[in-house]
Amino acid sequence: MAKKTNIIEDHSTEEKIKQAARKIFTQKGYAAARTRDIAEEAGINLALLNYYFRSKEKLFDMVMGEQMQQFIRGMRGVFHNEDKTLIQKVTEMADNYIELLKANPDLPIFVLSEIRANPEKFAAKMNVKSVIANSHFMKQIAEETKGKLHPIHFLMNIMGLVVFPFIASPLLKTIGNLKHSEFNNLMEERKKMIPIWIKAMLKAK
Amino acid sequence: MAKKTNIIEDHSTEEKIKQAARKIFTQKGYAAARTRDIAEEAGINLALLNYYFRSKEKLFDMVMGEQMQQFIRGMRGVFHNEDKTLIQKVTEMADNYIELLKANPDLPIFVLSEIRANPEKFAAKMNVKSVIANSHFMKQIAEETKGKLHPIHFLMNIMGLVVFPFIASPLLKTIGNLKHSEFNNLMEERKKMIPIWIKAMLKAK
DNA sequence: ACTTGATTTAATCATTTGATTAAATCAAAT
DNA sequence: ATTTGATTTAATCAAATGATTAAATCAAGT
Repeated sequence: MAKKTNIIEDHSTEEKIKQAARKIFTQKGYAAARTRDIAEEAGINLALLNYYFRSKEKLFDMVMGEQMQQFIRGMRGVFHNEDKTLIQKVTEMADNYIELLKANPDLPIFVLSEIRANPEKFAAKMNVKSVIANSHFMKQIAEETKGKLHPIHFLMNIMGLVVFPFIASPLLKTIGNLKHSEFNNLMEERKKMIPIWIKAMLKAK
Repeated sequence: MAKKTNIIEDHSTEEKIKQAARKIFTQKGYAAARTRDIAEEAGINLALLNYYFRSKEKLFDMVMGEQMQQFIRGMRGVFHNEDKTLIQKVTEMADNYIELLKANPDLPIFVLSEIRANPEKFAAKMNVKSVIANSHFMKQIAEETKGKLHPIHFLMNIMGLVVFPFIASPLLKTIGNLKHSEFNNLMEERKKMIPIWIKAMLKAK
């Protein structure tokens, strides 16, 4: 049995397959994705795909795991920092995530779809909870709202303002007659506006 | 060839199949949904399913079409009304949609996933654009923001605040340690808060 | 009782699709 | 030149799955 040899400088085939898999999986979702399409997208053949990753599911788990990590990575720093103000953190989150999502617009709907389709599988990997719940960030929110509202409302609000436009972008582009570049310009504007909006919402009553 | 006979009082088999299809399709998405599962869920057999709807795709189109209609139905009234204030309309939208989504929590991610997976198919059915773009509602928003921001920002904001929590609910429930009933209570709170928040955002600068 | 249409049962097809295998080829290192 | 591992080619499997069919059964209306 042959095995891959490049362990360090693996910028060739293995990574190429993972990139292709990421693209096809995020575009179509797990069930609709075809390993043949992934192989073609990667510029290799089906046999080699199964030679590197033993199965579709293994390949998916690999890609999915990395995507989730990417999703969480940006958070951890922000959520547990104890020096910055709430609004500073909101600004940082908006900046980071909008930048990430401009590059990977299908990421959220992919992640959220697969979680919905397979909740048990992700219940395990859900260190998300430990990252966010009881974070300094959540305490700051609780402080601002002082009992009036559940802090999770503002987590919903922030994420909703940042993420939702990307999830609904096909619809929004149609409604607003927006070219892709125009849509991205709007997202650029939102980097500035979201902290302002959140601030206003926190004060409102 | 046999054909169905109940045309008016069709509250039995055909509707039962559609309900089952709606459930399975929205839960798993088109690709992952199995016609066998739909038949089982409907309490009938595979042959009968194909006897009523000629194919999986036809069944899907039927269900999907109705779902889209449901999505748009609520809008049309609100968006073209010329008597109510902007905030009154936001209140009405939040009420209507949160109520709808409490009953069908998987609806948004299903609709948006399928649009993403198959944009061409829905480009045709997109009378959505005509319903929303150039509506009185959008003009009211444009008036409020007077050139400062693209009105679509506020459409994103309203929809994001209303819809996103349902899309991300598995995640949010985990993070917030929320039971389903507690989650729904929060959504109830949002009916009141979203108009207040939107008002605050419109004033903010 | 008879007819008619709805529904089931059971078997079967054809296609798609994930997976595997063996042999051939290619490229690079030794 | 030889060896070694990566990759291709081509063929094939087995399972899942959408679809179809024929015959039997059931229920309701006449």
